[in-house]
Amino acid sequence: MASENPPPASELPASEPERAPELPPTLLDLSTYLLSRVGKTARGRLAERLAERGLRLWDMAVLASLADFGPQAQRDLVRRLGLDPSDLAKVADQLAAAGYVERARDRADRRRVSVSITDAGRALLAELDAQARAVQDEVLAPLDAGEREVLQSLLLRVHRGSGEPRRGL
Amino acid sequence: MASENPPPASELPASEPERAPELPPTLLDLSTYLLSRVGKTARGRLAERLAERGLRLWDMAVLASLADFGPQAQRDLVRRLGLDPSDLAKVADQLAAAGYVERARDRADRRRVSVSITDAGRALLAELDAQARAVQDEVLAPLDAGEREVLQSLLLRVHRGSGEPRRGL
DNA sequence: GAAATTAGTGGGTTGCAACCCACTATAGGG
DNA sequence: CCCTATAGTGGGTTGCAACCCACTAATTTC
Repeated sequence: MASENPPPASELPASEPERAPELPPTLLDLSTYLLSRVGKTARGRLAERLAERGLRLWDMAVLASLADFGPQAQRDLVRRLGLDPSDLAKVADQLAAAGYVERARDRADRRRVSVSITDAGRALLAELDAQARAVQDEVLAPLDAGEREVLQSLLLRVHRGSGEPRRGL
Repeated sequence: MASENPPPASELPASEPERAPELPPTLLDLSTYLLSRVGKTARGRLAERLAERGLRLWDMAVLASLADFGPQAQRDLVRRLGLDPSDLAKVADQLAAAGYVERARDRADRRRVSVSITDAGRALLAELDAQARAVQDEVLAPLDAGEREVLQSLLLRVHRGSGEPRRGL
């Protein structure tokens, strides 16, 4: 826990106007902390860009799910993405209103609403994906291509290993 | 972006009761996404444990800063940790009330309130640090020691490279 | 020693994510 | 048919993080 340096005196020369202050090593030593902090940065920057188009992360997640797995009932999206059914209804509403997805009653089970992505939706997703990669380039700037791959594969393994699905995001 | 499989039919055999649903590859391919998701998990689990003691992440951050850099004025903590002065006042209040830090007017500049960590505070921080490492062990379970070091150093470089201090956390 | 600056505090607001409940419509089992 | 379960929706609440403003007290500048 950094047993080195608690120098009781806080009286620096005071001639320094405003250095870039450093974070406590005790925190920086924790991957937990770095993960959380860097993750939040990444998330925040992506959310920022999406917000410019009036979109949220969930919108992208839903589009991605539809693009990757084809048309699905809302309940499937709910289970896959782990968000509240009620919230998904709202997201789907927006996306449908904007023409990015289509909703239709499932003829086999008319309780279900089958959601499918439109061409406009696919086009949008492609753009969002590009934005996400742009953010990635910003955030991972200090790493070269090889290191990024290592990071990606480590993160992927960590992700798959995380037991509880953990609601949200 | 996973140009493979949008099979128009959503009619699976229906004999499957409830498989573990997979996340869209389009998302999983993004380090941005993994970083954000894994980071959130880590943060959430640590916050959970701290909450059991009525503490927040900021409390730990403040204690860490005091332990690592010695007594500081609140303004220094504010700059270092990047949180709102007003919010720090509240955090410091709690910590002082619980006896983990002490506040005293700086004799040189009596506007300043110099905050220092107490022995109880150090003991607490040690416990919190242990908790954080326990969470880390959970989260990084899929990785061996060597891989964890690699991850740590990659994250550290990413962190140091992130330009704007980015308020929060 | 009056004016401008800085540290800290108290008391708010705002935005968002997560969550929850009541309700409708449909389905399926007996 | 009646009863229970499931899919979706609308309309909320709650908790938290971030942020902001007004105010006091002490300090520095001129």
